[in-house]
Amino acid sequence: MAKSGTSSRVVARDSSRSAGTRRQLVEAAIETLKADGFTGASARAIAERAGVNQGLIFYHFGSVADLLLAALDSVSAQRMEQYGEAVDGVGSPSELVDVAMAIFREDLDAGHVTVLVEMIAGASSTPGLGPEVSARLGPWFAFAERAMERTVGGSPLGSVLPVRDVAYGIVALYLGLEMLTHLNGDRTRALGLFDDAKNLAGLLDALGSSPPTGEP
Amino acid sequence: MAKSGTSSRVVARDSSRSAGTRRQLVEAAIETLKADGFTGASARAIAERAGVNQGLIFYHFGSVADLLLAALDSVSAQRMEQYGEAVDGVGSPSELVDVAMAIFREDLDAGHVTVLVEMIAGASSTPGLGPEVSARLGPWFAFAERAMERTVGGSPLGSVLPVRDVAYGIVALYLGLEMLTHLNGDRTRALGLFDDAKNLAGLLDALGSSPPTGEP
DNA sequence: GTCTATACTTGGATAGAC
DNA sequence: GTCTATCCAAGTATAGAC
Repeated sequence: MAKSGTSSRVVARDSSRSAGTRRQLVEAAIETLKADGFTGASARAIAERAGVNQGLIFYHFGSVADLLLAALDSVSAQRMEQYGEAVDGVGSPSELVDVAMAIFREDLDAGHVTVLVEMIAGASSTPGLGPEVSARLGPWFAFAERAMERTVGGSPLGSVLPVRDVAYGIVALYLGLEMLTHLNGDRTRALGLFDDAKNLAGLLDALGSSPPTGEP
Repeated sequence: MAKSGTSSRVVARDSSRSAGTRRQLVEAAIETLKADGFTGASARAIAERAGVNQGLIFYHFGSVADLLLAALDSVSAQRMEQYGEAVDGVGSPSELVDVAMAIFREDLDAGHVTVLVEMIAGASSTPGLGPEVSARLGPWFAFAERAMERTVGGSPLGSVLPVRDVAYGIVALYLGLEMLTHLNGDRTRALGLFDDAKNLAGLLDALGSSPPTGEP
């Protein structure tokens, strides 16, 4: 289930023919997961979208599941990069909610998190897939924790809130909102929650800037 | 995609042969969704679990998707009944969190919510399934709202909190936590959040019993 | 090393038996 | 009305061509 180098050397930006085909397949796998979900992401469907012979999936990736994991890796890496950039300029809780809402809107429109959701839900049907998907969620938890630490870590709130637990909950909420939004096609319910969160964050801003309990 | 009565009269507790087969199939569909997910819930897999010929699914339900919807109906009805009973005796926020945690633990262990998650995630791969699943989520949102109204509706908190929005978020969170827990097999992370919620609810209890703002 | 044609398996659905 | 045997499409995977 792990990636196997086809050549003697694993190169990130390879311009060989193999690398081109692989990229096409990964891209097509992502799009197919977004459009038709895990069940619809068959070798035939993905290969057709990539404009490539179906057998190439097994040559380059060994199995459909491994191609889908490569797709998940790709989406995950892209998203983590953008999330990191977005959060870099953030200081206060309400600023964090602002950028989170912008990112969430983009995630919804582009369907990035759908890939995650489909892989998580689909994992139960393919033996051995669960642990692989689970491992790839690590960065998402780590990021959520980092974002919270950055904004409320220094304030008195940080020592009260169980940051790790809350970060876990935030990721779960994010996945759940994505699922529901994708299902009924209505973004407004989910986005409304971000507005509520922003009101709440406004209160936390004040709390963070004027610490009521002095630290020695 | 809607249910079609096989007889002239739709009866809830029918003891005919047809009804027996239907019940077996619905039960098997639920178990298959729990064990193998949406992708694994094929006509053959379900029929084998039910100990029944595969063709019966199409005779009794018309399609696999319609059988899965019947399974979702069954799980949803069961759960709503139990949720309702559990919440009936609840008054304060912290009591609500208590019963919610007990229910959540049971849901995790029995896999009830997995059925929901798999159907939501699987909906994108079967044309026309989305709206059907979406409609079946209505009772879940309604219940979450009702539970919140019951506990914080009378208190000053009720007029401040956007109950409808929060209820939507609670359902999303519930689905997300179920997904993550099912994926990594570790209940403790999710259950920890309930502990945190209980601490928070303790504060709300006091707020609710002593209203600072008087209502005319 | 890369890819295509082909083999075989599983899945959805129905025609027709009882 | 209820169910089974059978059909055809779609799925994964590989043997062998280039």
